[in-house]
Order: sequence, then structure tokens, then C-alpha cells
Amino acid sequence: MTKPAQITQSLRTWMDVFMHRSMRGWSQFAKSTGLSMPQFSILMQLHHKGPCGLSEISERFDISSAAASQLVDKLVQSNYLERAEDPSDRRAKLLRLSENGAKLVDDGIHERYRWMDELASKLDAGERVKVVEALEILTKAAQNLEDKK
Amino acid sequence: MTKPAQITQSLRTWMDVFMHRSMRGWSQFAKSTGLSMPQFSILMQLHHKGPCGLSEISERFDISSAAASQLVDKLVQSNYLERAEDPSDRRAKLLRLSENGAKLVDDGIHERYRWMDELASKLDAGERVKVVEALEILTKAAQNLEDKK
DNA sequence: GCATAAAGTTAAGCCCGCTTAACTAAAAAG
DNA sequence: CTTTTTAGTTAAGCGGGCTTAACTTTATGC
Repeated sequence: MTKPAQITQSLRTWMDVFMHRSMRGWSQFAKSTGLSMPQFSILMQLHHKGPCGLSEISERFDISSAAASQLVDKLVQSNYLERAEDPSDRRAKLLRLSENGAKLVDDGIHERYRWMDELASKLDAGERVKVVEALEILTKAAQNLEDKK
Repeated sequence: MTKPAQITQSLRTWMDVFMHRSMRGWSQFAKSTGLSMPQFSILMQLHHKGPCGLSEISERFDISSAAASQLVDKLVQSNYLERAEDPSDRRAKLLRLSENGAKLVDDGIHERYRWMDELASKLDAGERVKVVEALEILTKAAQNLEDKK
């Protein structure tokens, strides 16, 4: 740890470049779908965490259940979500991505990956080895950090 | 290039972890300031690209000049922005961050960096060297990619 | 069984961001 | 000097997201 500032600086610079670029692509895609950001986020969440009830939506996004219900309703009407009864609790609803919704999310994810793939294609073999190794270190450290909380 | 999938996979995994985490912190901070996302984005943009006129705002965010004018007006009234006359063109206004606005942006950036710094602190010396090297490769490649467009 | 709690829905109302349209003022073009 | 273009503001109106409040339906605690 002779130069603690170095790693900090590298991470910050990379973060700036990376955030700037990927946020741009992300919001462009969201805009192109015609969905609002909250709507889009709900689809993404359903994708990552799987089907869930409405109460989970309202908790995770920190909005009232009324707001969640309305957002979900729009997504159901746009045919991105299916809202079924939960057989184990007839009060609850089971929300899941429709075929249409799943496709949209996949497209969005693919869009986010595109730039990364392009970036990878610019690296030579030696660079790739180094990058893979470093990213595995970072990913692992990040997951440890997350788990401890 | 024996395994083209490997680097792609590493980049994607890291991206998922990284995006998830930094988006969370970012939107939490935006919320805590009481500013809307468009308002916050304008401040960030002023910080990164320096003072500019209203027309640049409307172009960069792809909104009408009326919308930009209204957003800016709120930021001026909240004392985050200064709106002065451009001495070289009396039609134009010169928008710049106020002291207050600059502080807010700095806080936001610092908040975004916090997690990265924490991450860095979990690495040992050998890992840091590798990470620094890899991030420099990536950052450089990203900047090349950007310049060519 | 009955009271209470929990899951969702619906409606009224608010603020926000955005657009179009009409306008003012200043610069540029002729 | 007059016309046109450019920079910005203001107002009306729309749709979106959010909240609170009132309500229905189903599960749970006692």
C-alpha cells in the first residue's frame, strides 16, 4: 500500500467514463420504449428477482401500494406484465413478465452490453487476460461487500 | 483469442454488479436532495462541461427550450444556479453553478465514489496493482472508442 | 366466530416535466 | 434600414407519478 491514491484514482476515472457512457445508452433505450423510468425499473426488477406480489414492488421502490398498483396496471394494459391471482393467498397477486415484457427487458440488457462487447473487441489477447483477472477480483470483492451488509 | 466469451462474460458480470450498486446510491442521493432527476442532471452537466447557455441545455437533454427554461428557472430560484447575461450576446444567458450548487454536486460525486473507495480498501497490494493496470487499459480503450465517433 | 390485520384497488388532488403557441429582445443578413 | 434568425420567457394544457383516504376481499389471532 505504497500509493493508496492510485487505485482510488483508477477506479474513479473508470467509473466516470463508464457511468457516463452506460447511463446515456440506458436512458436512450428507456426513452425509445416509450416507458417511463419507474415502469422500466419495475420490469427490470421482475426480471432480476422473479415474479412477486405488489407489496414487494411498493417496498422495493419505496412508494405507496396505491402508486405501485397504478404503475403495474399500466404495464399490464400495455401487455408487458401478467397479473394473476396467487393460489396460496387469494388476496395477493402474482406479477410476472409477459412474453412481450421479457423480450423488452432482454433487448434493454443487450443494449447495455453492446458497448462493453465493443470495448472488449478492441483489446488484444494480453490485455484481455489482465482485464478478466482484475474484473474477477473486483466482482468478488463487491459481492463480499454486499453480503456483509 | 482462444476464449472470446471469457472477457465478454467478465465485463458483463462486473457491469451488472457495478450498475446495480451505483445506480442505487445515485438515485438515493438524488432523492435526498429533493431535486428531480432532470434538475439533478442539469447540475451535473454544468459541472462537467462548465457554464453554458440555455440552448445547450435544451439540445443536450433533447427537450424544448421552453422546458429547459422552466427547469433552469426552478434551479435558479432554489439557489443552485446563477443566470447571468452573456456580455458577448445580450440575447443569451450564461448559466453556471452557484456556490450552493457546486457543493451539492460535489457531495453527489463523493457519494458515488464512496462505494468504490470502500471496495478498494478490501484489496491487497497485489490485487491493487492488477486492478489499476486493467482499469487503465479499459479506460484508454473506452476513450479511444468515444473519440472515433 | 369475530375482530383485526394485510393485499390490492379506486378516486381525488397535487406537483412535475414536457409540448405547443404567442411573445420580447437582440443579433445577422440582405 | 428592414427582414429574418436566434435566444429566451411565459402561459395553457396534457399526462405521469405520487399521496392520502375510503373501500373490498381474504387471511390471521384469539
